[in-house]
Amino acid sequence: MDVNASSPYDGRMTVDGTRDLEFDPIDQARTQWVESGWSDAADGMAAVTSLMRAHQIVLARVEATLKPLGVTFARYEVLMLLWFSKRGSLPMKIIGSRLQVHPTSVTNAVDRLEDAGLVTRSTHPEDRRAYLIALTPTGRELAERATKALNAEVFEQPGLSSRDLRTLVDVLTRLRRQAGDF
Amino acid sequence: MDVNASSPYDGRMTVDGTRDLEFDPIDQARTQWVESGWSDAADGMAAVTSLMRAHQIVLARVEATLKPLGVTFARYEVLMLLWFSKRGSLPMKIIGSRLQVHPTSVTNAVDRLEDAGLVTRSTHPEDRRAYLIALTPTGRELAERATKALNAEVFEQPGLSSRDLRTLVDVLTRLRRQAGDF
DNA sequence: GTCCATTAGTTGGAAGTCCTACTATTTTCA
DNA sequence: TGAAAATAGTAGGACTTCCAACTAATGGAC
Repeated sequence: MDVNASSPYDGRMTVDGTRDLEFDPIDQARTQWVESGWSDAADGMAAVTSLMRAHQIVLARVEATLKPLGVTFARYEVLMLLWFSKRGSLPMKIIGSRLQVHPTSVTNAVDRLEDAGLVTRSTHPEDRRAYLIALTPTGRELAERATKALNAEVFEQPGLSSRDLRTLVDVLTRLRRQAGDF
Repeated sequence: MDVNASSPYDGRMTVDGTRDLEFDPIDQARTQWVESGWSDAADGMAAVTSLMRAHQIVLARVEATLKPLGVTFARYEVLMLLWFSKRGSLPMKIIGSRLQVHPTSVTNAVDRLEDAGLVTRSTHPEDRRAYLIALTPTGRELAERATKALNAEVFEQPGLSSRDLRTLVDVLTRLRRQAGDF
């Protein structure tokens, strides 16, 4: 992530002689958009760019938390979907539609989870094209440990007030609904 | 993206006989978090998951808009950074620190932009370890066309009200600042 | 002045995403 | 019922990100 990147070409001098960004780069970009005559697009640009950067920050925190457990966020999401499923197993297709990812991404994640002994593939009893993916005991235990870690290190310390947290979820829910997400 | 994923295993019947998600999967997950005794983490989980999904949606729109022009968003960001720079050129290091990405990501993007004839690498006159990256006329023209396209197709139609847009930027700015972004 | 630590950038590898194209089933309907 | 269309999943490729390890050049300390 290179958060501490610095250089003499931009930014201000800090107390210890290092340099740091003085202004918010996204706000600077927004200003440049307005100055270029693109005022109508400035807020949208700022929102999209903020979203990209916030995603990067949060994902990095999540991945750092999961790394010691040997899973990635993509695979963790699959584990939790299975964890919460009634029968304890789901077809690949359902996993993909719930997580809203491409079928090949599901294949990829399940391959790795299977290699790690966390899930099993078995043929669907009613559709021989499909597989049922199920948690192994190891997978179930890892899902639990990973959730404890994420809850403690990220979800309970998200870097936002409770109020901001709810506002964020509300706004993004509208964005997702508008995009046809549910 | 498989937005229209559907299946008999979940969701409701819609008018035309297809099926669709009836409930917001993120809200469902939030409920499951609370029911599992993880109330303190539920809002954080919902926020993080919403952010991931919103990012995916928005990035897909941006990439779809840029695709006809032959650039990706990662490369577009580099072009715009150069576009707005005073001298018209920047060292790799600065590009990385402004975009907050790993040096190897900059190398990757600049390699491809250079191959496409959109930027040039020249050695830094005062530091022979460094390169100065500059827009070519073609690169400048493409940056302009790409911005026009993004403004019209994404930034001016972000799928949120002006009010929500500003709220989103405000909340994400606090998140970014809290993470030490600027 | 010379040596060593730091810095700029690249290479190679792992992992995620998506897309296109493909196989193997299932379903539709004429 | 039998051919065509739709569906589930996989293979290979392009692209992004990051990390670890590396080269080359700069600059500070003695």
